Amino acid sequence: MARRPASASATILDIARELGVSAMTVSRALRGRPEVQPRTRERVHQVAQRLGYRPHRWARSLVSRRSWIIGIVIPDISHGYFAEITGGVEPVIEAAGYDLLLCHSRRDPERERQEMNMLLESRVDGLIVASEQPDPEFFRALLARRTPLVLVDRYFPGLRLPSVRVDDVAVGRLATQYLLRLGHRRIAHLHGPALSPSELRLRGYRQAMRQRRIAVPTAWVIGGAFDIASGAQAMKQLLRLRPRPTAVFAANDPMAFGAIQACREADIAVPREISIVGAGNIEGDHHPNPYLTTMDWPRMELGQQAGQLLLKLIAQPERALADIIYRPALLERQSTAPPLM
Amino acid sequence: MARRPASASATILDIARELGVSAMTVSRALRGRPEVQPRTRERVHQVAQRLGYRPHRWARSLVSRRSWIIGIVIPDISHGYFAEITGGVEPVIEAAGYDLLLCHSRRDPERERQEMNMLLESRVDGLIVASEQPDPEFFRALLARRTPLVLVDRYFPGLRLPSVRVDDVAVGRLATQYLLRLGHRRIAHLHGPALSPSELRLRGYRQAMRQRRIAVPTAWVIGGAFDIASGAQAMKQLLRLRPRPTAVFAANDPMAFGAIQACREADIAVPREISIVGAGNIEGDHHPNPYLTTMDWPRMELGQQAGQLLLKLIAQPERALADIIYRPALLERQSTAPPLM
DNA sequence: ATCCGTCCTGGTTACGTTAACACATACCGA
DNA sequence: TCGGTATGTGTTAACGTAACCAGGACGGAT
Repeated sequence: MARRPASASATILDIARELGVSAMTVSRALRGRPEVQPRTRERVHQVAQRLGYRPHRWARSLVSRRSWIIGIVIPDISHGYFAEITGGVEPVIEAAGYDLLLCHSRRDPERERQEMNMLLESRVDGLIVASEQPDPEFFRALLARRTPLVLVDRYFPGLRLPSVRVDDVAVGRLATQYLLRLGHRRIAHLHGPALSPSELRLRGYRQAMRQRRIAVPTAWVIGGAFDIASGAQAMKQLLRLRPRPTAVFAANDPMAFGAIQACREADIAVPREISIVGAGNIEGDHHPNPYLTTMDWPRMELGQQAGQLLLKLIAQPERALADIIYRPALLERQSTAPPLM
Repeated sequence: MARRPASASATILDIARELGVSAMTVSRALRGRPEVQPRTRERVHQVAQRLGYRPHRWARSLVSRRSWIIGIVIPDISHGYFAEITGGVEPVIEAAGYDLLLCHSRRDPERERQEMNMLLESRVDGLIVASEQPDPEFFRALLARRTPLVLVDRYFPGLRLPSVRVDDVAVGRLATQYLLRLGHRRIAHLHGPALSPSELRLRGYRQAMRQRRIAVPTAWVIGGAFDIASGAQAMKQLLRLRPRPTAVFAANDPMAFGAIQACREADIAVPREISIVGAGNIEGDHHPNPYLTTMDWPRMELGQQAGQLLLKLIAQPERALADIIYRPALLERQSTAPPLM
């Protein structure tokens, strides 16, 4: 009789057999369709309950050709910045009936490609990606598949991929202009890996410096990997320069923390001897003492907008969509001050 | 000819038709089975490449009755502690060919149940859960389904669910004994929500106090929600006590941070006037200045062991499995000192 | 010439579900 | 009484893939 092992879960057919109705009736009853007699519906629900029935998501999506899943790929889950973006995406797409499949690339482009392939094989209905690809080639190939896709916090020039992000050039420009306003002239810049945020923030930094006719020696611009360790490492190099920079604009907050750490180890007072500005305003409330002056923009809203944009794209794939670009604001706190003399 | 919309992706049948072979041959070729002629295999791969074929994960798992997915449910992705555990699980299960489906309950038991239902409907092959359920009833009902499941950082007395965790009683006892050794007598405890870690750490605290024959007034034990805000809130209450406690053992690090923050706002010096011990050693490297004395245990290994335990459970569902319980160690840093007089 | 085994390939069916359509019954108004 | 419309239910055929079994071609041994 029992063709199925005991451990396997019940199907609509099990319920149907038990009640002497067809699988279709059970399916309709369980989905709450109106074409079922209330009495039948009631009995179906009772048996389903008793058998511990759970719908088989993939069987469903196979026939309906929709997975009701949105994939999101971010560099790092434990990074507060991306956690906030994800926190914005989630309620939006869940309200529309989707579940989120969350992946992180650990800042490894190769791993990112693997994760994206996994998501595509899972037939996600849409993708939100904060890509770590230095080269957009992978995404260009993806465009042909017409999988709805939104970039968040990233931008590939020349690719028709909608993007939700902050105005990164303004991030760099406003941070640098603020330091200039304080009276600094020897302003260095810790920039990140070869991704649009780094490159555009660097451009903003250069713009601000050029406006004031300040030449930027090569040694003032030094690269990191967007993390604390590389921020500290780069800062150590900057501290060897003579004359020493009096201020540093770090392309993100972790690098700024690393820079402060390096200063502390070298017994250089922040902000008295050197001013430091970060970007991103991360982990505000995980710090007992939030004191880093930084550039701020609404991370959660970034995620919400990315979610909404994706939902529109799923509804109307052919629609031409504009990017959504947020304006950053300066958050003046205790890591900056006018230069010493 | 083209019955399928242009946007839909190619299937093995498309490849088969194109080559004039059967779908089965294509399936075998793509999975690298040996029963296919090298020449045929080569041609299959070429066409697959050209059509941009991607296997349909759910169609596969429908017929093979395995999803090759492990679900993990944690309270909070952006919490460093759980991020590290997840970081331990991931490589272990990926090496075994599984992908991770990561969910977070946002510390809401109801949402946790929804997420778990979603995972069960997705027919995950196994589950790793750091549950927020105050009541194990939901899990008891789950036991009947025989879905392989491992608890991590949690423990339900009386339920036959394997668990990988730290010895929470020892966490509380060692932290308190350390404060006693420093000379403190009025030691308060910030405990967390109604979950096994809170309750066992509280028990350890009481054990240590009882050993020294120190009565614990009700006001010394005060509850929080494992986050910074409630830690600060609770600390404010403790600071009103007369005589004031000279030391506090907080059940986790965020609450300890909150406590320190509250002390700073009340102009009470840590550790000179009050000593604070946390637990969990989180976000060590996100802090520019790691100075919190805390209880430490290997988070990543916790995750690895949970993953390995789950893999064993998947391989041999009936096997009786022992819990894995790690020993905590004290990490003495700068938030503790002997009492003033 | 026949038999056997190996190697490759194909046909059929099933996985759990739902869309599309068909059908049976009851009820309604003319 | 009849045709028409609701209403509830069943039948069939997918969705994309893989297990199972069958069978053809070929080579070598008898």
